[in-house]
Amino acid sequence: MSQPTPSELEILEILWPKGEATAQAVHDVLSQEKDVGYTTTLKLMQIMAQKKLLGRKKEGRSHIYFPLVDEKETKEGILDRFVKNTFSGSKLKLVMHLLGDKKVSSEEIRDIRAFLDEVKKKK
Amino acid sequence: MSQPTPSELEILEILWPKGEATAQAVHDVLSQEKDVGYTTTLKLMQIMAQKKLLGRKKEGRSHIYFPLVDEKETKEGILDRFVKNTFSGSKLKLVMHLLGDKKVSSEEIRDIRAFLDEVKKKK
DNA sequence: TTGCAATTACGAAATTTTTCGTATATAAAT
DNA sequence: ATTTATATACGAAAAATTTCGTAATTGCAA
Repeated sequence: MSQPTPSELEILEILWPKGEATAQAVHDVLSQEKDVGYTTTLKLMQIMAQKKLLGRKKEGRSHIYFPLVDEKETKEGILDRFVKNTFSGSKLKLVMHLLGDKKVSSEEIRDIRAFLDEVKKKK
Repeated sequence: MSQPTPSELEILEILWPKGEATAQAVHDVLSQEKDVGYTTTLKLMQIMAQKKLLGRKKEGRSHIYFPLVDEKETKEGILDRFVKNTFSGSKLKLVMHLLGDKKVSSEEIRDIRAFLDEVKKKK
């Protein structure tokens, strides 16, 4: 399955919570974060539709786009590749760097511990 | 500070454990994983030297290259950006995806829990 | 010192990703 | 029906990354 590029991911991040939206609506959000032209956003979404990352349906004079890929699976895919490339496949190594970082807060550590406790219970 | 590109990271991954090596030695390792020409590897390392990701010293007719960037810091930098882009800055979210993945083993979870216990003690 | 093999340097081609200008189409408003 | 505003389609430029061919250099050996 084809992985989204960084710019494509930005668009997915907008569409996942919305469920669906026009290119215009996506661009409105995107252009708040980033200086980019409308046709750029549109073109990217067209490419994504071609790659089957997005689907679309016609509505009036415009198209409504929606994700064809699942957020969880997509992110896990990206994450897997990232772990493989950057931490030689070791999830532990990733976590060690993640939390060995000076910038980590004790809240973050607490929350992650709590999450791990949950995971353990379920196993 | 300039982040290494994916190909540049591959080279750093070879140089970090070795400490230093010639372009030829790096290429020998790299070409086992990947179909790539010698001059490609060399050029990349030259670019990295220009970017100050690598240093080099002349030895006989060849150059010996060595990393100028620290492995831990570099990976934390890449990781930070990744968390920001892919998990809207939330380390917890990353861990949730990392461990929510079906492919995670109970050993991995155990090890990560153990690591977290260590982190907690030190705080 | 001359020639040989290894190494580097340089430039540019190829690829991938991102960007946007311009032409065309469409629906709604007047 | 004509105009107008909005959207799309298309192509191609720009930028970033990766690739490698070829020429020049260098040290070593004969």
